[in-house]
Amino acid sequence: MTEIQRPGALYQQVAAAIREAILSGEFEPGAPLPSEAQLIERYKVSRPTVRNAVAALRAEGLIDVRHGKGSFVRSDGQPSVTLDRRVNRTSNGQFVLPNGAVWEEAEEPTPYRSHTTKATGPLLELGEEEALLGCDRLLVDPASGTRAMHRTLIPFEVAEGIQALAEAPDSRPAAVYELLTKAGHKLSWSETVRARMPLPDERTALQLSDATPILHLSRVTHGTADRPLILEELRVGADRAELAYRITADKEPARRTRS
Amino acid sequence: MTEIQRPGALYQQVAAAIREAILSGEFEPGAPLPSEAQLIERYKVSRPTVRNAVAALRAEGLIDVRHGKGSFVRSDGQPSVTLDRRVNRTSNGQFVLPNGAVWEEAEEPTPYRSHTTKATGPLLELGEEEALLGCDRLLVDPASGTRAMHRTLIPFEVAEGIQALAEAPDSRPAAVYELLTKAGHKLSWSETVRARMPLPDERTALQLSDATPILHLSRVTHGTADRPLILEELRVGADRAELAYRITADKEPARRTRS
DNA sequence: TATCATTTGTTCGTATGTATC
DNA sequence: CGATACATACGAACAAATGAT
Repeated sequence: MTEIQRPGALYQQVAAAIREAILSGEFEPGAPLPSEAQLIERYKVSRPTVRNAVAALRAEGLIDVRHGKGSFVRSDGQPSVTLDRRVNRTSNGQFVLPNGAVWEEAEEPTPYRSHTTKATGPLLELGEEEALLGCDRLLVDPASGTRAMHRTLIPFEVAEGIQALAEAPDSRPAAVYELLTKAGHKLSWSETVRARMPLPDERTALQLSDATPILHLSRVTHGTADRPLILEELRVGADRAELAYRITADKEPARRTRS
Repeated sequence: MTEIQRPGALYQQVAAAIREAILSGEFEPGAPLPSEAQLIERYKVSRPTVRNAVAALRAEGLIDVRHGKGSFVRSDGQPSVTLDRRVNRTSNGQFVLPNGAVWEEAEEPTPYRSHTTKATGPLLELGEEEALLGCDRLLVDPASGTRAMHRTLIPFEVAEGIQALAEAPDSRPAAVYELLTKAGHKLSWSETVRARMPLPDERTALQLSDATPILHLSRVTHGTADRPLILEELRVGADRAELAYRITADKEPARRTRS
């Protein structure tokens, strides 16, 4: 048993003690922590203090708490899904990763009309409140059970120019890219990766446990005119997925002067 | 004033009410929320309930709480730093981003001996407890104040083979790559992006506010023998930084058969 | 099926400490 | 220094989920 003498708030001392106990191996990954009552005994503190300490460890992502069962040391397993971000291969139009994994669609996608926001507008090089065609999908990796939210946003102007696109805005990305290519565009992509804490509805949709950030991937496809044609977004729990980029040491491309 | 009648825990109803008030614009970004005492008044609940609700919004990253001052709506500003992950250009050996930004080293780096772990071992295609040379740096972007933790890990075997590397394992990455190239290696990179909640020491080192995940970038450099030569890691708060990858639609590379 | 003990979740009350202005 | 606001800590009670009897 670790003694509690260090400075700082009492609950933080308790949290530090439990943290060290975990890291030292007293509690192994997956194993249950002592119950609140036992922790009260062990550290001679009140229940609110113990709960505060447990909450701190939970926010750190070190433990997992389940109502009615107890607290468990989170096994910091490697992500079960690696999203390999090489050139997207268009096969039969399904959601296919380069490693062969296939995402299933959990629900039927329904296209909708929307507008650009502060976040999506700049990516599409549009102002705010510009008309968009959107389509959301909830994807599931059957192998690992990992869920992901996929979104396609097409500027209204772009969809207008291509009849097949305007008629079926809920096509899968691969099909959309094919349509764009057939329309004479030479495509190039650029992806932006961010991480943030999930909103309540994202938490439930992706079935995320505590202290799990979201990896938010935005892929903008440019066409021949160097204008953004379509924005593809993928949101996935960071505990289950990682992104892999292969940056081969090619010849240095022509360098555009920029600040 | 929003009424509280929906199902769920009381503090969650309060949290939802405040959340909607924020999203509806009643409390603008940067503006202070009502004090705890005022929220108690407003929603007719006890102090613990209010604190619980505030804690929930804090974990969501929606608000920022400062001791003695109050709670403030977090302005969901765009990241101030974009890490542009194109081919790394070696200039004078400083930490330079393609967009021209330069990171300053906040402290003098000190090389150390270490070992592979469950996380770093597989990336370097080594087992666990293999000898490594490490070097940590705390970087600061003077323009935005953004901090980042940089780490270089070189397998002992690799360092042994190149004298200049063994003598100065604390060289900057650009210099290390130069040494490897001079040693006859043709380099290629591969990066893996993950996100997770920070550990306590990472929180303080990066000066992260609440509910801020860390973007964890691992860059493995392979040499001619297709063997990992060096692992470079960058950890940065996800509220300040984002990663940008440019994936040009090249010819499809030769495809290795894999599961 | 029903009941019970265990464990965590929620909510109240109260008091005191500490940071900010 | 005082006023305000958040942080910490204790005590107590009941609710809800879980698993075993």
